[in-house]
Parts: sequence; C-alpha cells; structure tokens
Amino acid sequence: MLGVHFALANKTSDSTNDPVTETLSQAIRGTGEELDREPDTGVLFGSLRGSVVGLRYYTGVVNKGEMVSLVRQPQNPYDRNAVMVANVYGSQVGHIKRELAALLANIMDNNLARVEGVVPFGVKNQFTMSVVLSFWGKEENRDAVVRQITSRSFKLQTGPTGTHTHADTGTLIASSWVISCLTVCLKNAFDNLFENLMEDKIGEREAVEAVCTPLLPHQKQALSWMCVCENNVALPHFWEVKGGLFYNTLTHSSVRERPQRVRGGILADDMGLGKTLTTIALILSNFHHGKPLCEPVSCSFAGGSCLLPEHRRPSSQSHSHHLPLISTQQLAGEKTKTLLHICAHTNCQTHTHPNKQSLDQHVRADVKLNVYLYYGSERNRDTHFLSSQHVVLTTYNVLSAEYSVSGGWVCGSASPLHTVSWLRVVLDEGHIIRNPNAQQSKAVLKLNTQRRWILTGTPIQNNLRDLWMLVAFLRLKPFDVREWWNRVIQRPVTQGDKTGLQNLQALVKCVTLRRTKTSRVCGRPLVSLPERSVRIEEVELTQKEREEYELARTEGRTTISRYVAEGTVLKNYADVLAILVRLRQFCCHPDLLGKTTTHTGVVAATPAELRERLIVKLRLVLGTGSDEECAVCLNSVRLPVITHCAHVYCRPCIAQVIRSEQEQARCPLCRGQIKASELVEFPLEEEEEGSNLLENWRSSSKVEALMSSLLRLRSEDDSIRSLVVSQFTRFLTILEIPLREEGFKFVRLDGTMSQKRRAQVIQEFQSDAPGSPLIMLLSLKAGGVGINLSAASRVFLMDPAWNPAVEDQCVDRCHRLGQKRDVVITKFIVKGSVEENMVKIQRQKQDLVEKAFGTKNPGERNTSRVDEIRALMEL
DNA sequence: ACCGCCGGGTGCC
DNA sequence: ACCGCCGGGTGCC
Repeated sequence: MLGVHFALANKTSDSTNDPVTETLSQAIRGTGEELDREPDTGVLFGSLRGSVVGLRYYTGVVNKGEMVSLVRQPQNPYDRNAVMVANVYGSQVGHIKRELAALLANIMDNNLARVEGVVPFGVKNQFTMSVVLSFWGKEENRDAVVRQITSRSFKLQTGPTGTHTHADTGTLIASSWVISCLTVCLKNAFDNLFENLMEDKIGEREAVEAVCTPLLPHQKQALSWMCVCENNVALPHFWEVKGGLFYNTLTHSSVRERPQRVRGGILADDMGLGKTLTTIALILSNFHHGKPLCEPVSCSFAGGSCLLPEHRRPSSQSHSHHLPLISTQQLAGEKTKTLLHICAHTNCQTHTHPNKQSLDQHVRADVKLNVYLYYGSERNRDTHFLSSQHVVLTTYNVLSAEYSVSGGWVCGSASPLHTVSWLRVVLDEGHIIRNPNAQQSKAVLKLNTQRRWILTGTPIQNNLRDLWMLVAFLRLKPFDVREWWNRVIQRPVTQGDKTGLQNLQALVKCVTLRRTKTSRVCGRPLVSLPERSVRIEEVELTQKEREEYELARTEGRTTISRYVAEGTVLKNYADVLAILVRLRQFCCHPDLLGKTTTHTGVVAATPAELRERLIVKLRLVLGTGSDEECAVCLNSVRLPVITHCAHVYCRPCIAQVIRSEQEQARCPLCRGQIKASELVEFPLEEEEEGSNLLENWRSSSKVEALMSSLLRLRSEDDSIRSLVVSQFTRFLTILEIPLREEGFKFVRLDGTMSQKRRAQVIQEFQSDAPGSPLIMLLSLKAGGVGINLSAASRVFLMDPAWNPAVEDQCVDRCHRLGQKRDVVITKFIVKGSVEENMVKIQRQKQDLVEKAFGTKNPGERNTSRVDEIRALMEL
C-alpha cells in the first residue's frame, strides 16, 4: 500500500468516506486540470509498448482494451521517477517498470507530452501486464519527445492514425466551422434522442395537491422521469454485472463496488415547456423516500414503509394527498432536507425574484413553504437556519463569491452554502456553469448534496466541452474526471469517430430528458404551434448597383483565384472572408462597406495599414453573426481585441495570457507570437461614422424590397408585427431612415445594448398597448437564446447566414409558445450574387455535416471548405 | 573455475 | 513469473 500512502502524503486530506480512492482520483484529476488549458490541441506523436509491474500489491482491476491513467509519484522513496498506473475509477493497478518510468518522468515533468495508457490484452498473470502508451503533445515538442524516447533505446511506433493540429490560421477557421457543424449535429442528436423513449418508458405522475397549477401531460412525464432518476437505484444501461464485478461497456472497465448512481440529471426541455413548474412539482412531490415534502401531520415520517430502504420500495407509488401542511417537527432531525436552487438572476429585490414568484404562483397559498432568498448583504449566513428552510434560492454570483472568499472548505470561515448538506441542488439556467475555469463553476462542483439537477434549454451552447461541466456536476462516473471525458468522448467525437458519438449519446441519454416544441407525446405534438412557412424573395439589383457589384466581385475573384492556384486559401482565410463579407454587404447596401475599406490582397507594409486591415477584420468577425466566442473564457467576446494573427479575444483574457507567458506568449488559437503592444481594438469613431452614414442616405434594391413588403403588409393588416433581421448592425441603422419616413413605429435590438435596455425593448415590443411598435430591427445574433418575441409573426431575413441553424434559432424567437398566428418568413436574396450561392450551400449543409462526421482526415474537410469558397465565387 | 552451466530462490516502484 | 535476475554450487563426457 506504499503507493497509496505517498499519494496521500501529497495531498491535503479532503474529508470523504473513502480517502484512498478519493485522494487517488484527485491526484489524477489534478493532472487533468493542468492540461485542460489546451485540451484538444494535442497531436499524436506515436505509441510504444511497455509493462506495468507490481500488480499483486494493488486491488485495481483492468480489462482488455481498458484505458488507464499514468500518475507521477515524485515522492516515491524507491524511485523518484516512479509512475503509478491507475484504472478508470482511480484504483491503483501497479507501476510502470523502472527504466520506462525514467523516460516517462522526464517527458511528463517537462510537460513535453501527455501520456495515455491502454491495456491491450486481458491480464494473464498476477505480476505484470502490457500497456500501450501513447504520447500527445504540441507539434513543437515532437522532436524533443522522439529524441528522449530513442535515446533511451525505446521504439516509438508512429502509426497511420489521423492526427490533427490547429497549427495554422486556415485550419483553425475551417475546423471551427466543422465544430459548429458538429454542434448542429449534436443538437439534432439531442433533439432526436428521446423521441421514441418517452411513451413506453416514462409514465406520468401527478404532482401533489400542494402544486396548484395543473401539469400538462408532458410535464407529468417529466415529473415521473425526475422521480425515477432520484429514487431508482438501478444503474444506467452501460453498466453490466460480469463475474461479480460491475462492468462499464463504455470504458471497458470494472469495479468491485457498486458504482454511485447519479441522483438527478439534466432537464433540457425547450424553453417554454415548463421546466420550472415541473421542478417545483418535484420539490413538493418527491421528498425523502419518494414521499411528498408537504404531507399532513397525521402521516408521520417515522411510520410504516417510510423506514424501508429505498430500493425495496416500489418506485412509483400513489400517495393520498391531503391538505398539505408543513410541520417543522417532522423535519427536525433530518440531516438533509433543504433544496438549494441556484439561478442566474442577480436581482436582489425580494419581491421581484422570478423563481420566488413562480413558487408563489404554482404552490397553493395555504401551503407554508419556507423559502429563503439567500442574497443581499443582510442575508442570514447561519447554517442551522439555512438547513431549516425547505427551499433556499441563491445566485451563481453569491455562491461563487462566498466560495472564493472562504476557499470553500477552510474550517471556521467556510462558505455557509458549502457547509450545509443539501437534499437537492437545482441549477437553473444550468448552461451558465459551462466554463469549468469559472469560479462559479468550481463553487457549484463543491456543493454537498444528494441529488443534483440541471435545468437548461441549451445543453450544448458552443461545443462539446460545454457538456463536460454538466456531467462533472452530476458526478456521472467516471466522466466527471476530465481525462476520461477527453479520452472516451471529447477527442473521439471531435475527430469524427462514430463510436465516440454513440458513446456520447448513450451517456447523455441516461441523464437527460429533452423535448422540443416539435416532440410528440402519444402521437400528438407536445404543444401545438401555428404553421411556419419560408419564402425566398429574389431581389434584382439596379443597373448601377450591378456594375459596382461586378467590379468588387471581379477584384475578389482575382485575389481568391490566386489563393486557389497557390493552394493558400486557408492560409489567407481572413482575407477571403473579408472579400466575401464585402460582397454580402454590397448585396444589402453599398454604403455598408464603410469608408475604412482597404484593398485586400495587398500585403500591408506599414503598421498603420496593418492596423486598419485588422480593424476591418475585427469588425467583420464581430459583425457577421458567426457566433464569435473568446477561446480563453469561452464566453461571447467582451471588449474585443484582435491579434496580429487575426484572432479575436476579450482584452482582459488575452492580456492575462500574455502576462503569464511573458515573452513566450503565443496565440491560443494559432500559436503565433503575440505581444500586448500588438493588440488592436476598435477606434472610438463608430458614432461619427454612423452619422455620416445617415447624412448622405441613399436607398438600395434590398431596402426597397423590404419597404414595399412592409407597406403592403401594413395596408393589409396593421396588427401584424415583424422582425427585420440582419447580420450587419449598420444595415439596421440604414433601415431606420425609410422606416421613420414611412411613419413606422419600431424598436431596435442589437448586441451593443445593455441587458437592461434589451429587456425594456423586448417588453415594449411584446406589449399590446396601443401605439406599441410594429417592427423590431434585430441583429441576427443579439439577445442569445430564449428571448421571446412571439408578438411578431412575420420575419424578414435581410441577408443569408453561413449557418442555417442560426437563422432557425432566430425565427424560433417568434415561432414559439404563445404564438397565435401562422409565421411567415421572407428571405431576401439578391439574384446573381454570392447570396444565391450561399443559399445553395446552405442546402448542402447537412451533407457536409455528414462528411465532417465520416472523415477522420482534416485535410478532406479543408478541401470541402475550399470547394465551398470556389462555389461561392463561381471559380 | 578470474569461466560457463545448472537449478533454486526470488520478485514493483 | 511457463519469465529474468541473482548468487551459490559445481565442474569432461
């Protein structure tokens, strides 16, 4: 047990009932976090066969094909190069043989590569076994690693396995596109996952009478499912009992002890299907042992079947629901009785808290539910008090603030929320914790609770990595440890491995309930929505516009065909993008290009010119609706800056990177050198330009097309409201002039507005008060998901988006619950322009997504991307 | 016999 | 470990 002992000695003991396993998995987790900074950027250098020794001293079991993790043990007294081998569950299996350990220690300690192990055969004896080690790292470290390995007379096998790197800009942009396609596909996978499952496997369950709002059938199903998730002790289907052990079919690993089942899950129903109501029903209906929280005093908790162990009780039982009363005596002595409900709102005014309101709204007035709003400087931090509440509502901010101050676990000054043993923690708008580096995410992971729920309408917002945090919060073993998630799910899926995707689906399926507006229950739609129809309106350019357009197009074609001939399309992707965006802007309005337009394709000689080019690109990147996220914080870019290598980040994020890496600072996306002095941001001239735009206003064919539609619509039915959507906020500004001229009352919603202002605008637009606006000018990506614009039933999409899913999402803002009219969508497309080609490409998009999945070779994907550009430019 | 060979004892790092 | 390694016993075939 020496190895275990030393692992323990390394760590501050973090109290759990199984310190050995816990510490071991912490040690493993620790190494995982180190490498998290660049989780997918590794290239496979190669692999080699080695042996694991000392099996007889440890209890960890490993099956054929199982992955193992390698953990350095620098404190081992027999060999400071020691490398411990542990299985998926963190149980030690053995050690790497001495000579090989010396090699690994060198590589691992110098961070030259990440080393992963797989056991190729079943274990043949009790003393040693084979292990295949693979080395993953940055391209620039490949030579050093290979040298280390060969100089110690080991042979590195470099197989034909597809490797992928994000080494150059072109590849990066292309693969971020592929990832967005993957995301679309994953979203579809999410949406389809539960289509066939609901009716036969999930029953319905009535809420207790304390819930005064009647549940719809799909909400009763969700309640039933949630109760099963909390009460049922059966393991998910990817566990099998084999030879007295628990065998995980995803990781091919076995454990002796029954794995801890997730008590809870992800309720990922679409916005508006009633997640909050269902959760309130759960809170009241499924307290301890499947009993309601609010029961009449006459039915004592101590009585009868309540004492039976949970697994011996029928899982779906009907209770008699009398007038609910809360008796504190009933609850006294129970250790975990309180729900912690965490939500996004920072509004501290007691009476306007939305979650408090929905509790009040859905719970009978005669039910005395102790609900405490835990925020504001005067909040009661007493843990006994908190424990005595039925429900505590708090915010992510409060949680993480307390956690960071106290360090979460330090005795004496511990965060009250981290001290209480909760019965259940519910994360409202759970996608907020998708960034594992954020304090609030770390704080959430450390909460002590029996049951865990995540409510979110958008389980995957940007990419797969978002999901890990949710899995980690649920403690879905073993994927709550990053290494296993990365190896079993993340890397295979991002490399287009079908098995990886299947595994992901299996995993998601066992903890998630997701229905969309279009899901069906018992052959009937979950909710019935009015029809929606799309029509494409072709716009002819005027003679003069056509001439100008052709000029710009010819110029762009010349540049791009040169890149195509040179094979440097992807390398000059920023330029290519700029040309395409200019043409698309032209299709909307000639003045969209702005005065800062520079000649693309001409190499910038002076810093001033480079700067101007970068600003143009920055504007393009942020203005195209391409859903730009900062690769450092994974959130939408705030205070945008662009690097010389043309990548956009939040200024504080990239500044932090540069500060910590100093002279060696490299762009997190392309690994190009970056310096703080070379970060370029927007000049403060936007206002000026805007007014310039309006002073010499002129119309365009597309403006005319829109205006005639709007005028016709108003003359036919002046109660119909419209969304006018563009990716170019400057175009929205241009549109304001004719709208005013024709006397349309309108509001505008774009990404530059504060949350408060957005809420105002939305309220104004949704209001049916006389004189409220008929039109909303909407920038394609403004507002994010979930905003409700159901007052509108007409949508005018002024310019096509790269990603059709973004358009759908936008339309969904009015085609949703609460929509009374049929929704008509008009897409304006300029005839004989890039826009037409974009629409064609949109149609092929699904095929391309399939291709992205089918291929392992990133080269192929890039080729299809180049083809796409050629198609756009008709080359 | 300062070797080779045999066979028993032994075994992670 | 049905190995390798170590060290003692042994010694033509």
